[in-house]
Amino acid sequence: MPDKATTRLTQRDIARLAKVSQTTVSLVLNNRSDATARIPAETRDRVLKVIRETGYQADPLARRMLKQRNQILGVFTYESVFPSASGDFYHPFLAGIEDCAEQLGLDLLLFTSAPVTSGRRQIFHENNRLRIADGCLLLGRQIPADELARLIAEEYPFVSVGRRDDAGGPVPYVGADYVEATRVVVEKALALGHRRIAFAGPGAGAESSADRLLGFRAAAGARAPWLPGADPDALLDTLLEQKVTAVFVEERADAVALLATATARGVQVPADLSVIALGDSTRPAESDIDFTGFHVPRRAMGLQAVELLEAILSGTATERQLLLPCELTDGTTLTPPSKGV
Amino acid sequence: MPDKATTRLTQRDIARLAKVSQTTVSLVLNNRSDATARIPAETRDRVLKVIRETGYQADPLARRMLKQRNQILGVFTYESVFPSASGDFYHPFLAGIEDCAEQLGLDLLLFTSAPVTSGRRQIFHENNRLRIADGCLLLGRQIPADELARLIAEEYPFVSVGRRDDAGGPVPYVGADYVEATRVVVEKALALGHRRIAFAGPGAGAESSADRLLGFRAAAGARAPWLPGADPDALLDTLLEQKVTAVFVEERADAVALLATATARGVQVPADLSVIALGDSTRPAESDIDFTGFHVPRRAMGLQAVELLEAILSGTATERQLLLPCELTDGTTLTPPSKGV
DNA sequence: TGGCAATGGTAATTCGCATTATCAGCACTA
DNA sequence: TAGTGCTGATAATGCGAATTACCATTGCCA
Repeated sequence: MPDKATTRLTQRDIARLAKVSQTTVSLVLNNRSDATARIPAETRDRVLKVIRETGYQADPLARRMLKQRNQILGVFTYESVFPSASGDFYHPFLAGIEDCAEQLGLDLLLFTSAPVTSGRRQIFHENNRLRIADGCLLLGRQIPADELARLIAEEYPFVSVGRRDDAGGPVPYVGADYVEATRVVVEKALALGHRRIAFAGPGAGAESSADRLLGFRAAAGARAPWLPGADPDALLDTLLEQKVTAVFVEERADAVALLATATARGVQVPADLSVIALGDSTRPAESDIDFTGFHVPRRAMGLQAVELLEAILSGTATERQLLLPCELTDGTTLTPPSKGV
Repeated sequence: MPDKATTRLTQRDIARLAKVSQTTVSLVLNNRSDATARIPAETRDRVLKVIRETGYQADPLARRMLKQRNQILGVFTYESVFPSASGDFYHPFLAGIEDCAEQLGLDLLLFTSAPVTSGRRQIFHENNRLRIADGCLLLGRQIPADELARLIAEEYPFVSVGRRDDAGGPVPYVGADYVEATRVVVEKALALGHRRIAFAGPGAGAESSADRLLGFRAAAGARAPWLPGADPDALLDTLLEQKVTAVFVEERADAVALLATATARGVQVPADLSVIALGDSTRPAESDIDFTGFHVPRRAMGLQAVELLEAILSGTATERQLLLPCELTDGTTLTPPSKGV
């Protein structure tokens, strides 16, 4: 055996050692036995023997040049993929993505090279590396409409994890049905007798925010109060002032803060005030409170996003916009309103 | 512009649009202005304009076949990258890796396509894709020696996160100095007056296990007891039987379990028994106990592993084996032994 | 013995890009 | 007028593996 450890072994080397042509080596390797290529057992064995002895491995790069697919899916996150804060919101999405990728035999490329401009990454920049991957998954609370529009215009295959508004065309996504989930929990509160209810949270900006407010209004009416402020003290003031008996908090972390403030100020939850959490914490928030409300099917969203992207890439996709139901949680923070209040 | 969205854009397409040759496009892209290729500003601008308009990106695979670098680092984990269990042991490593990759402008390729055989992934398999990346980072408590040996034999650039024994040659790694950290905390206990001390944990198998036992013996002597069993009840029995006053637990999760058992059985920690944790939990273990012992500099290890790999790839690496000091924690679970015991 | 299929293989081409060698045109010089 | 040097581009080649097209030989039958 030649001691040429410096250069990689190629099919040509194998061919020379087995005294056949490179073509034959390729045919043996790919186990081709169609009409076009009949390799007698003797020759095949000779080639296989050399391959075994040398430990030859086909170069995946060269192989991919001839096929159209790379078997690589890109993952673009607007923040760090591995944030330092534990209890990370994105983690379940990624777990689902990895799970599905593993099953489909795909590798994941994290676009960590994207330059950070004013705190966020950017898809499109000077040395855009999107096309390394066959397609791309997008994660983030908000995704700039112009970047989405450009992806669509360039017909780059991608799937957004989370519903997105149109951006020069329909955006392929796998989202959570916040509208419906919120509507259901609001109906539940109304059925329990709550009449003075409020929505606390941005309610705008991100699609997920707007959707929750939409669901809230669908059940509570367009005139029900919407309190966008984030400060828990001020929020509690307003709630008490307006004699609200049940508040629907968009962000679980805010619900945790509100509950802490309420307790500190002698307001009992849920006796005096029911607090409903509309989803999961996107910010770290230590708490083992079992909120009434719902959870976002994050793992399933990640999983199905990969499936959808794969379907798009293989041309078998039919519906490109998927809304998954949220998981309602009974919890302990919603009870009928007390008469006194 | 032709609406051939089906096929990828190539330099030939750009060349046709800019009415130059493919060569010229390549030269412009690589900004070559040597004697061999002088592109006048006018031509260059014309080409660049088409590139900007089309959003063309060079195929990294094709490029990789000729150049040496791809600006992609592989990340190979023997378990899932995004495990479902929270409080994940690997997360800080990955955060460090991402951080450094971002700064160096590198993308990370997660080898999620590696097939899982008997519960673990395998580096080498039929359709090995290692070479897509410029080099690779290896994470895992244990890495099979034969896989390491093969990586070395094939001269594939890689860095292990965590010290590894030689495998047909020295393994490049960024590890934690468990020997020294363990030695120091054992010395500390001895200085406090502990005479009957024990090591609890595997102490073998993974390098990290063996190193801790090594450090323990360096300070405690070769005959100090080593209790490999994992069952906390049986462990506590043995400890009491042997009148041990300080136990050094390899795995923090085991320390948590031991402490719970001790408390349940009326054994006071640290009054009756000091418990020292030699590192962090590799398994989920909820606990806010402030153990005496040390922490593994996981984030720094990830970060430096990327730096080392980058140095290896650029040929500037001098030392290929790095041991980082662990962070000692005072904690509350080590006090001088009570006289009565 | 001509015709023709079956057998066992190989040369040539392709993928997208980078590099090398080469070439055409022009200006200036000896 | 040939010689020299410079400019601005291109044709040709190669990376490693897969594929297509093709060739050479043999055997068999009419």
